[in-house]
Amino acid sequence: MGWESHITAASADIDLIDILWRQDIDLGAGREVFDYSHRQKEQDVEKELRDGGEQDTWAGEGAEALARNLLVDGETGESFPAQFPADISSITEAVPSESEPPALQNNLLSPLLTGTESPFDLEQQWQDLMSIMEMQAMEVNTSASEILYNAPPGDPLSTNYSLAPNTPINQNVSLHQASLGGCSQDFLLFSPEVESLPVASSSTLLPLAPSNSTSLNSTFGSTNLTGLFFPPQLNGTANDTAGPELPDPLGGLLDEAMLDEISLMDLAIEEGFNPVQASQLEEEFDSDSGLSLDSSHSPSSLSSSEGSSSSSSSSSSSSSSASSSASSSFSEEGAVGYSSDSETLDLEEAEGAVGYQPEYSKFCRMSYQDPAQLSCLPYLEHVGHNHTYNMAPSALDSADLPPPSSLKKGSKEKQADFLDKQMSRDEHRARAMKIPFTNDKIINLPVEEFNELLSKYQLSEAQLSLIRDIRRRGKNKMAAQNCRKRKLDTILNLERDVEDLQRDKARLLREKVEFLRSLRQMKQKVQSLYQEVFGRLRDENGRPYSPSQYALQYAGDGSVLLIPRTMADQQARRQERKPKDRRK
DNA sequence: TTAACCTGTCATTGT
DNA sequence: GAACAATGACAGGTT
Repeated sequence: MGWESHITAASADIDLIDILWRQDIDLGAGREVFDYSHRQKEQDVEKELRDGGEQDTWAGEGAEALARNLLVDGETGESFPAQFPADISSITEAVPSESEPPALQNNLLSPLLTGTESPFDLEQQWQDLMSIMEMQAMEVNTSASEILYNAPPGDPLSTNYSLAPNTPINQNVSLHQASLGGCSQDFLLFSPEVESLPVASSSTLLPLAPSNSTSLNSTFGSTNLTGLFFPPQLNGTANDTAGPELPDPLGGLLDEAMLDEISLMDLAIEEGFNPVQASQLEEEFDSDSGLSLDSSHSPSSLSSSEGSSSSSSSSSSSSSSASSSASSSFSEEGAVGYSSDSETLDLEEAEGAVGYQPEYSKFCRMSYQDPAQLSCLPYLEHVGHNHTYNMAPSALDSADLPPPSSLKKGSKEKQADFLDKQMSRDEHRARAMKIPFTNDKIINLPVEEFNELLSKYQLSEAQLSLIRDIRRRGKNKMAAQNCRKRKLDTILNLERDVEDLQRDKARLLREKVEFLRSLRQMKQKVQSLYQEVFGRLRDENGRPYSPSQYALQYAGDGSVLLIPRTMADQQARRQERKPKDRRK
């Protein structure tokens, strides 16, 4: 809808006119300033920020509550459930020695020792139960984990399976030495060659091939014996002797409730962000860089509005007949670098000031305009679009002025006063100095054309000086407007980026929870399998092996060895030293 | 009257 | 070096 049509409509409704005038974008400020959607977006952003703050508060509370169960990763700064490591500690307490190093992972077959860092190539490992156990061997240092990740007292899993650090069982009690001989050769068993050794050749080792499980059962008796010698806790219930030895490796893992809690929190954080507003923001800001501006939506069009204002002013001022050459040349230069393209100008000009009514009054301050007055002077429409530096209509060619016949003499004076008020200081100066061309030309003409224009007139030094000042100030004015809009856009874009990052963080946190949950499930499976296998093992007398004295070790060839814990501990220490030496 | 905000302007710097 | 854009700082006007 054109501006004239607005005025026409305005004549029928003074209030509407007032609104329209308030919407007039022909101020120094860019149209973006008045852009309702833009301001709406701003408000949305602010609102969301406030909401975000509330969310943050809420999240903070949640985080605070969570902090009891979360530990902060010193390296990444990420917090993670403390229960998880606590579980690990309980696991390590029960199975290997307290100093069980991660390096043991490949050699010790203690599924209960699964560490948080265990690899996720579980598919392969699940192909072979023992392979899974190998993964479990990646246990964390027990003592450290005990200190750092003490499971909450109320944790059922850890309570059931955790072993007191000083439990004699953990004191390297090596019954195997009495029955299985010295340890000197045991070290050899842990060497890579061990795997190639005939299992049967070592009396200390009981080869346990997966395929032999059935034979084992047949050899060592029924599962009933398991109940006799195997601590019930190995099967899920506590036992005074063996209980601590086979703690639930998963006891420290996030329990379901906690995981769900985290998920819900994350979800709330993420979804607390109003999707509508989010999408709105996304639509509003499609500029990729913080500084880039969407000429059609973003405030960047300030310059365009500026340009539109100037062009519209010139065109409207010359609307009567001669579409001034000035307007054409001005539109060429249009707005200053910040944005402004002719299309935008045209578009905005065509849109008039209507599009963003509600908010325009807020941001469109027509310092020198009296809407009431203007509403009475529809032919002065160009005033509304007149750029601050545009020459006042009185200074324009008579052809640019509306027919005098349409004016009353009484109103003429008012109009003159009003127009005087509409003019900027430079316009007043220009008129006082009788500058023969408009400020629009002075400001917006390219240098060459500008100089050419000056050369056409005989101008005094004072006039030339004023013209240069007008040009400088005019350009700087637009530059300042662009600069301010750019700054505003930058802020808005940064706000959007913050929101995006918050969403990403929530998503990643949710994924992390999912991974931890699946890991816990896998550990539970491994634990049950380990217990099942270990519980079925029987010595020569048909008695079950004590978990505190023996452990299953997975060999690379797929076989499983039953080894004394002391061996495992020693091997663990040796492998623990290796990485340290390498670092040195 | 005052504070907050908007806008124009100047000075400066970088391109 | 001129022209210009960008920007911080300031002042004046408006709400």
